[in-house]
Amino acid sequence: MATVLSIADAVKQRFAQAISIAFPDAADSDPQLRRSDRADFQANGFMSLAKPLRANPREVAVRVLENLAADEVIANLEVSGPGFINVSVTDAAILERLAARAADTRLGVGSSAAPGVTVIDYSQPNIAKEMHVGHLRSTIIGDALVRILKFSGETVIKRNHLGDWGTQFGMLIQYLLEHPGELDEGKESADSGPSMSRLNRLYKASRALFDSDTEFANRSRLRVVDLQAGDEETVASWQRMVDESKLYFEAVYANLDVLLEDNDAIGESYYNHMLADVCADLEASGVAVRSDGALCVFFDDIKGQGGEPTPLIVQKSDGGYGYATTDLAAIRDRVGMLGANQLLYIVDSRQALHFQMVFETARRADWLPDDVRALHLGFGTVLGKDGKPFKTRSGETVRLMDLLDEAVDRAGTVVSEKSPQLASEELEDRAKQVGIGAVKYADLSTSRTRDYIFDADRMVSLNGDTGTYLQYAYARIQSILRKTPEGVTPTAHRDLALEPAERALGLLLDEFGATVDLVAETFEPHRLCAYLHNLASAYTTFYEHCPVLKAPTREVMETRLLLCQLTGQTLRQGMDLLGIGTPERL
RNA sequence: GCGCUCAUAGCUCAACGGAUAGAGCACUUGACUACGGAUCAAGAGGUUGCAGGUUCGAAUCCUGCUGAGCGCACCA
Repeated sequence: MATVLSIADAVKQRFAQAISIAFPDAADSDPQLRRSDRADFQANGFMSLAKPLRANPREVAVRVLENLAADEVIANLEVSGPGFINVSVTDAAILERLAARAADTRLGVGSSAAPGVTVIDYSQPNIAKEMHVGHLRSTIIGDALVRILKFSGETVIKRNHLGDWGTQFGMLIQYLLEHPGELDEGKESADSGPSMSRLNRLYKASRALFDSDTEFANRSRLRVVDLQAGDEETVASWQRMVDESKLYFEAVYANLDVLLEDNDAIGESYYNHMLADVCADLEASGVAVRSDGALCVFFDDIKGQGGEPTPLIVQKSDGGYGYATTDLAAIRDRVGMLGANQLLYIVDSRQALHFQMVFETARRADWLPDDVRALHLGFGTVLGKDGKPFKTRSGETVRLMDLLDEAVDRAGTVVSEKSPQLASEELEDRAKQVGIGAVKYADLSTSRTRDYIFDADRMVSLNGDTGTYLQYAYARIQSILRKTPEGVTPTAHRDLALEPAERALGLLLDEFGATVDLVAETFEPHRLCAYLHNLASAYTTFYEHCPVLKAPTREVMETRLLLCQLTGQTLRQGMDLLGIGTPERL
């Protein structure tokens, strides 16, 4: 593994040196180097540098430029406009990096100099309940961030904070104990798989009985107490539902092709035995106080409707605990036991106030020291085409499995039209990669914070700015590489003059590492999507203008093959960081 | 009432305070015995919700307004 210094960084180094010579007092001033449509790069930093010096920006740029010269990287420099410096780079610098990146398993991308430990909390389905569209974004975004942070060198601990505890389980357990055969095999209809089908039936049956039979409802409430107390029979019954649900979750995760495993599933129940201690500590330290019988934490700047302060309730007046307490226990555990210095929560934006209060409470309790970062990475609500929360025609929440099945079905139709000779097994595999990839790309390519319109037609569309377009570009590259003539090796010939389409592609390939770094810092996967789409577009332009296998000379052919190869490697690596598959053929 | 998020092409969305605000879809026009056309090239489409302010420079930062979504005491 060899880290490759990007052209942008090489140019920045030269600018930094030139600035420190020309303006020693402003030696660390940022040259603000950006890509440009007037040259390869433009440096914007001299207008702002001129301000405190009370100097003319163009003259500042000229003085910096006097300390720069063309060399093996820089081909040409010119001052332009109010004080920009336009920079062109040499073809040799591009070619040299292409070769170095293609030869490296990480494409020459370095790891973080100071990696930390990140705990990332995402997906969070509820036991005995069907997963729906609301879980889709959390799972997909979380999965992509896990992959990206790992790649950047971070130690990543995944946490699937299952909703596996609470009063609703009294009803389910009571029903299961009274109807011991309810979760047995053989009585299910195949909709979301047998596990979920059995749980659905149990849920509906117990709910119906709970609503119609007050005696059963009372028994259910008592059952909650047994569960809290750890009664053996009750816990065994609860465990059975948890196990059954996990089978279903694992099926969904396998279908979605995400990294979550059974080990990552640390549900609310895991923290149950810590809750009393958490509350005792908060009360003893004075962070929390009693109010109307509940144990509460108050905040100066958080007020409710009547101007009354809105507290975080860590213990209800009946002695029970809510999810705030569980979240606090989890923070204490993740920082204290797991050694995390960064906590990420991939949760619906509507929970913003909750996390604000939880984080502030944890800070006051000293469970969250200043050097540990805690971030709620919220995301928008999933809406239907009408702009309203996504529902089926009958008004029910849409099941995640149905969504994925639909995407895969449509992808399968198109794949089979294009490749009718495929064996059904292979067709199924490709349809899955295309369909799931389309769903993920549609979700990840839009910025996280906004509401998200779920448009199945657009998302599964195989044209345009979609995951399929990227997969197609990748497959075409592989097709060319397979046809490489005997004895020809992809090689960057340094002395070749590059055509515009080749330069554009080469410069873009050199930016992959910076893009990944940016996403790892900002937690914004859509920037990686945009990069990959640009890359695929640049490739198709290159592909149209620069014949590869019919190239005029052997050197040109080998160089273009290397461009193809590195584009393929970069697409595959980038899509892998998004959790999107890259089939060799579509 | 207070708070959070948002408002950009007909639609769905981008744009780390930099020069002429970009993609995709849809639309118009070109290129097909094709290194896989699931493609490419070109065109048209904009007072960045409104009004001020800061700045050499604002879609971006600040203030106000309008409009939308969401959240505000024992559900999670």
